[in-house]
Amino acid sequence: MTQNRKSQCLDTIRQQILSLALPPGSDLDETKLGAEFGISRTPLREVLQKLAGEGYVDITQNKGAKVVSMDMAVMRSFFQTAPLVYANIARLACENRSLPQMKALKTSQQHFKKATLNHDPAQAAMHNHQFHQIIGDMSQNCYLIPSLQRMLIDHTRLSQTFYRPASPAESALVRQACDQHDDMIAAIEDQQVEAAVALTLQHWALSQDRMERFVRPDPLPVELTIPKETVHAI
Amino acid sequence: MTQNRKSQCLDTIRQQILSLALPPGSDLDETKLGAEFGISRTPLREVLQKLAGEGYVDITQNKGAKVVSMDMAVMRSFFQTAPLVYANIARLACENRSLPQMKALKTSQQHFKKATLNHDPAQAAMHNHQFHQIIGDMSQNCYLIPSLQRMLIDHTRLSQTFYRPASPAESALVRQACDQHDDMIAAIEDQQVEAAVALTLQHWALSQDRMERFVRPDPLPVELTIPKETVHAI
DNA sequence: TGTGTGCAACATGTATACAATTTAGGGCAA
DNA sequence: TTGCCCTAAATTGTATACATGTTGCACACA
Repeated sequence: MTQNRKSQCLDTIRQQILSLALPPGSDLDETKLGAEFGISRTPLREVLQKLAGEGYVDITQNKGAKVVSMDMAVMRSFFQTAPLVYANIARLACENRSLPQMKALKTSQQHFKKATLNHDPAQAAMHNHQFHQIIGDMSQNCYLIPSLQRMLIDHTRLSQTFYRPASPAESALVRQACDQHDDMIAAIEDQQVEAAVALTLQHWALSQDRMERFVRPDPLPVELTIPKETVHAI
Repeated sequence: MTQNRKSQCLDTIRQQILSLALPPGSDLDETKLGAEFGISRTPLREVLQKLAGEGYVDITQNKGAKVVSMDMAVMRSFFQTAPLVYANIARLACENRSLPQMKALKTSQQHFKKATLNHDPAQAAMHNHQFHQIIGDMSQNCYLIPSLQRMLIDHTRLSQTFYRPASPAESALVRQACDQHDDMIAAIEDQQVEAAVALTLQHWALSQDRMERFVRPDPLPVELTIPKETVHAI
């Protein structure tokens, strides 16, 4: 019971960070969160410590916890490092995947597909996160998994708009990403290492393009107009 | 003051894990450690959470903290992944190293060299650890650094015997490793990426050879003899 | 008006008491 | 003897009170 509340708190905060409900840099007040989840500060602080270990938050001495920021320097590293990590995780997943993991991956993909078809962007992003996390588990590599986890945190945050397509062309991209997932499942199941790596890199290229456009959006038209929606800074 | 005791506790436990004073798999008793460091269980538990985040210990629900183990599967991943991580960290270090970091690296190397000359194996291993950690800092890559940290934990634990050379030939290897450090410093300072990567891989090859020999030592002579020293299992 | 100081309110860090869970050992029956 | 269950001790988890540190604002002073 009580343990349930603690792990639920952990999951909820993770989910809120990934969905940008808790934006990068925002403060996490121990007292407030403790009251919110019905647990005292002691276990809540342990939750925050755990989140810090996973790379979701930064804790500063006597200053409390903040959601990890996403500044310029970090973004640069992100785009620089992602292909390396994803490709190698995919390679290892091919070699080490187990049957129950394959099953979990297929289930996750079903949920993901359903969420995209239902136009449920938040759910789509979360299931995409889970999909790639399972591939990480498959790699069975305790050294690379922490890197992957950290990449996925920022990847999911950056791709929040991805599953909220604004045009038919963008919807097509989402469908393409979904198809790539299917192909990746097949490659991993059949242990076709080269195919899995190639697919992973294609999948990344698709993501990358969409994310870079989000970070560096098309310039506003030169004529003065009223923008239809505000783009929040990250 | 009180903060000092907590961070000292953190450092001490880290050091004891790296030096195998706390062997892999050993239990960390909250009450006992708290008494030992003169802090209550609450901050001590936070220390353990932090160590778990850094990959030094594993915490299990209602079972407490254990020093992370080093079983077969992990070792395999270790040797498989190390070149990738070390090489890429070195590449990034070349690109992003700062002046104060260069200074810190040179100081660390001085300490390392002194420890090897003084035949102080424990200190040598710790300063080697610090040397490579600084190269990690130079990379400025928050995604790869967690991987590096985890690799270094096991690398330092595995190489505990390295700086305790048993023969003149082995002493020569230690001197060679020390020379490689000097070369790496030069390559990083001059931003010679290819040289730095090549040196890093050579450095790894040296380590690897020594570590594999430790894990899989020469077989005992077939004739029945009284062994001079016992090799402790990890 | 700008700056520095001090106090009060607030947030974080620690100790301790108590609750819940796991572990170990003894007794008993098959 | 072997296996099982139950109880007691030990260990971990949580709540709360108190200590320590930080922040913001009011006020005095230049």
